[in-house]
Amino acid sequence: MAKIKRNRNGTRKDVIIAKAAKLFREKGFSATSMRDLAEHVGVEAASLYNHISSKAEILQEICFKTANNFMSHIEEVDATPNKTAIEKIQAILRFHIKQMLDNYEEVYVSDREWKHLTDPYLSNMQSQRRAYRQRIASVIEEGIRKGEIKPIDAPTAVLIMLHAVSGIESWHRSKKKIAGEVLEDNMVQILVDGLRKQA
Amino acid sequence: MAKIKRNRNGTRKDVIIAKAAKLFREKGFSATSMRDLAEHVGVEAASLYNHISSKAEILQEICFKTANNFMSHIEEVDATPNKTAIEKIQAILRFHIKQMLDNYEEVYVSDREWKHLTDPYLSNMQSQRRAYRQRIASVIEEGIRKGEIKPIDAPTAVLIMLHAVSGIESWHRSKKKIAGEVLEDNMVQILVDGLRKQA
DNA sequence: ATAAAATGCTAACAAATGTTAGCGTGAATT
DNA sequence: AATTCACGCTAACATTTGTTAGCATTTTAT
Repeated sequence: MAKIKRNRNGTRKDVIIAKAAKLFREKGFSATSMRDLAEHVGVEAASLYNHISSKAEILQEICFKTANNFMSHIEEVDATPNKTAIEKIQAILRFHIKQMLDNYEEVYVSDREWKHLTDPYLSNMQSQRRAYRQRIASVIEEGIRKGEIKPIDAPTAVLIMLHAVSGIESWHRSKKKIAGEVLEDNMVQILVDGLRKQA
Repeated sequence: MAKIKRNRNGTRKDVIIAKAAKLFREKGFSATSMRDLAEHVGVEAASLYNHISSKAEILQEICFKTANNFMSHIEEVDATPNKTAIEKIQAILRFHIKQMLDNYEEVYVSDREWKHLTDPYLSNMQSQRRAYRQRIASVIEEGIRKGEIKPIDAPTAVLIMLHAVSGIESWHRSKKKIAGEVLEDNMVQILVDGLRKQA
């Protein structure tokens, strides 16, 4: 009988999805049951279906919302004039880090659990991810041509960047957290200029 | 009736664990059923229990074997005399990359699925992972003190390194694979010296 | 050759899974 | 005040889950 309390500006569906994102992150999509989710929402499992149509739909919403978010941003960055390749890379990195700090649960889930999507969503997500990586690779290749970036294998650089950023997961769990901006600066610096001290 | 074919030098249990690692990687631990595993092994689900005692045990074996492997290596590196901090970091990185290339399934599973361990194994794994990261952080801090490494936040550097390496997963899936050694060189170079071309 | 051990099978189990049906109640709309 | 709609509940469903029991057969050791 106790209704789902929705936050101001949000539907009850949003509440469910937010709680689901948290559980999917903690236990994974497959290991999270609808009864589990219901309990955290404060309702019986069957009641969830007044707001969502299936467990799969929840994952879809999380994944595609996040993916669109990143895709929009990179298009914006790429379209901005007068930016060096390094600046573009920095902007992309900082956006990733900020997203990881602000929308931790959803970004994390979307990155780790998208494999549990089912077709046609699965194929769709796969090509979106491929396209996204390809765009970053292009920026890097542009930088290499212009002599700003050293001639390394661009796809390798992309996967290092993206996975490095996803490491913020560990930061989230860590007790002695350093501040978000410090973290951001450190990550960008290490990726752009490396660990070694230059003489 | 068809028996599990074991490879030379390996028990049937090893075969099961190898197949399990592959499935756990592809679908995740929770989404892989024992019947699923049995089918890939070529046997009925119940027959698996002549070789293993539970699904959980399979995950335990994969995770702890891998963890011990990494722990042994870092102890060895750390004990080697006449090595600069940068050289130690490079050795650790190269070992990670090599492990990821040679024992892909198990390393990947152990990194992504250890959360599904149950206590006491879960706690045990958590502290092993913490200890491992701490050791790397110490190497970095040593390097900072000696002026080889720029003064960045060591835990941040560790998480970047480790997650960057786990990005080889994408490389594995990629069609146009570059050679293993080239990948290794690229990764080490990017992490140690960064993306930016030095003037 | 015979006993013991290893390994496979079928059948079955209890529990957990996602989901639907149908009903009741309070809030919103007419 | 009457009606509709939103949203919660309980009960139930068909599958799927990990696992065990019991038996048959093959392999190994005596």
